[in-house]
Amino acid sequence: MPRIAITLPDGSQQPVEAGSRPIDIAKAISPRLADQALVAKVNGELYDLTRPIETDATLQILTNHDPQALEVYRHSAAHLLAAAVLELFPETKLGIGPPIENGFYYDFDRPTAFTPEDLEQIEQKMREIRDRDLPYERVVTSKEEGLRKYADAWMKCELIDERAGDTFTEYTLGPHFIDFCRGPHVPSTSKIKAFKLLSIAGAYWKGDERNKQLQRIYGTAFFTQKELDQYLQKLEEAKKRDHRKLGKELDLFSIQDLAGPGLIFFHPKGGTVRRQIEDWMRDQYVRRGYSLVYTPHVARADLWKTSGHYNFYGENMFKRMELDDAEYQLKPKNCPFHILIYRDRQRSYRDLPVRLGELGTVYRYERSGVMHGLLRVRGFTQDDAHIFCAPEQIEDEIVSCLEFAVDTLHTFGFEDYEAELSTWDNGASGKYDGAPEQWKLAEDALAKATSRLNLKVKVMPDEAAFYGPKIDVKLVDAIGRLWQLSTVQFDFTLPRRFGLEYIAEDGKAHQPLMVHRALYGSVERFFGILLEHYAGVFPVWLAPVQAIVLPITDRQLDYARQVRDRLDAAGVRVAVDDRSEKVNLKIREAQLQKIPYMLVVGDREAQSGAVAVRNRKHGDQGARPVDDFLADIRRLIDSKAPSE
RNA sequence: GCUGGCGUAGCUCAGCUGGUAGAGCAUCUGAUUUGUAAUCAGAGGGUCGUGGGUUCAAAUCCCUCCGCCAGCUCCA
Repeated sequence: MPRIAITLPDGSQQPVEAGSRPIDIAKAISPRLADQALVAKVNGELYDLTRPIETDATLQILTNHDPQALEVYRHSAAHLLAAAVLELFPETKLGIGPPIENGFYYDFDRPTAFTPEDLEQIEQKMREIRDRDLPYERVVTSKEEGLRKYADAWMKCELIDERAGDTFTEYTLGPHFIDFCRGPHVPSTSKIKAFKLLSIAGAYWKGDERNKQLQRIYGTAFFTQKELDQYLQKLEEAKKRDHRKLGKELDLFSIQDLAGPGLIFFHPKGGTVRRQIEDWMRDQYVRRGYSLVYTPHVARADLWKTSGHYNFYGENMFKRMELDDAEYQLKPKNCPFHILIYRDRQRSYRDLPVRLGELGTVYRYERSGVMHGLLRVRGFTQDDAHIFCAPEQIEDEIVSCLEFAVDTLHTFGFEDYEAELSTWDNGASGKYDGAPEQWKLAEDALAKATSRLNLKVKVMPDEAAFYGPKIDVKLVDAIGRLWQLSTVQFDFTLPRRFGLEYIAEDGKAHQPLMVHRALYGSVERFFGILLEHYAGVFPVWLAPVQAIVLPITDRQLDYARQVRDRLDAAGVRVAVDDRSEKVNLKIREAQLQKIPYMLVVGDREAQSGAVAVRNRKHGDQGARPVDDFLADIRRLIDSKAPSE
């Protein structure tokens, strides 16, 4: 028997017989390791523990400490799901069943829909099969034989036809189940300790809506029950923070059936929060050298034809309206309007850069199934600005855009974020607009700007918009979710379409570079993200009501109103709960409304000119002179402190 | 738009296999004047999302439309 050399992660080498299996080597190292082993990595490639190694190789045994092992583990759980479904509903056809970010799914084709009760039954069956301790076994099959074998499984045939070489691998699970699959898998079903099926959904075959719709079962699996429980708890937490729920509980906004879906009504309290968000942004625009403009909500179809939206974005626009003189359309974007302002007079290089900013409300037609609270709507307000500049100015402009974006994140309490730089394909496909020099200039400027700011950035090749490269900033919220937020995009197309120019030092007309940037993206969406990030507990500067005065009895009503007036005069958003109710009730309701400060006033406070301060997070803070409290809360408001 | 689920009082929800509506909270009225998360009592309030159908009889069964939810597809 020839011998091969296995190099372990610690660098040590071990000679073994060719054809040895990772599991044998693991056993030789330590029985404990063999017991914990889930999958192997041979020369960097994931291997089943039972797959023979034929040549010299590096070997790593992966256990439940490895994220890659978790993927394999979940993939195996998906097979377990498929096996359970086939035992219960043999007529079902299998699609694909990969691991995903937080679990796995499997797609099925079946004439009748799965019900929630089926889901429970399936999960029960999975446990049963798991307890049979069936091995996942890798089988190499020829394509020809495979097509014959899977003749009555149309999706598998399609996959084998498309993906398989002369041979392909499949995995068995017990005597009856076999699935076309690249693998690898954990050695046996008993390794799968903790899993749960979560939901049923429709999903198109191969993700294409022209294809047949299948039934997808989502589930998740973790190495331990504890981790699974933690994950389920996190889902619960996310549910509690749902901005739609909080929006109702805190009376911030609503969506009205009578008005239509995807159209947001900000109530007084939500309006107050939104005003803080918008005022901050407008103030920043001015400080950072942007000019604030206002533009209409509709324009003639001719404008949209010039901009190209009429043809290329028409699907997403509200239908045209006929007026006496022409067709008009609601704006889905602000860019053409800002361009018209730029173009309204001749520009000199001395005028550049021109930065036109607006909180512009746009309307987009979204298909009926896609609306989602504040996060996906049909009418929304962009903090939109367009920068027109000369090539030599571009890098500085990008740097300040990105600085602006990062400052915005910090202001609203987001500490973690990532940036993505989307670039073109160097012209390979011809699907991108603009000259190669333009692309190079723009991509270089974006890349340099990020390195000047030490911004960690992931390059996404061939992900650019067709009209130019872009940088997107994504934030990580309080419970670790990633949200797309700011975007800084080049646009080579619109300046050309509208014939934009400026007169340069050489006396000739040149085309300016145009950058489109939005930092909140959409004020509505940002509001929703913020609401979930803070779980409704807004920092004092954003809270709709910052303090509420709670008189203990009606005797202190006059004093309570004096306190209210004092704070109100100092610009604090303050209210009095003047109902003849017990202070316990008033406190409870103020707590539920997440009001930062409750100022309890009884006879003692009225006599000494004090308030008994109760903080929503830290409870009773004791009595203090009104002016002391005022100074403190003012400081928190002015500093936009993230938390009190 | 597609698949599945759902739509009962302002809110959260109950109402089994058809016999024509109920709770808690909220609201209003009265009493209570209370020291850090729910005082007590009484009252009012629903064309059971919409329109149609089956039936002696529909919140309950069937169909249409509207909306919501979970996904898919598409996106700020």
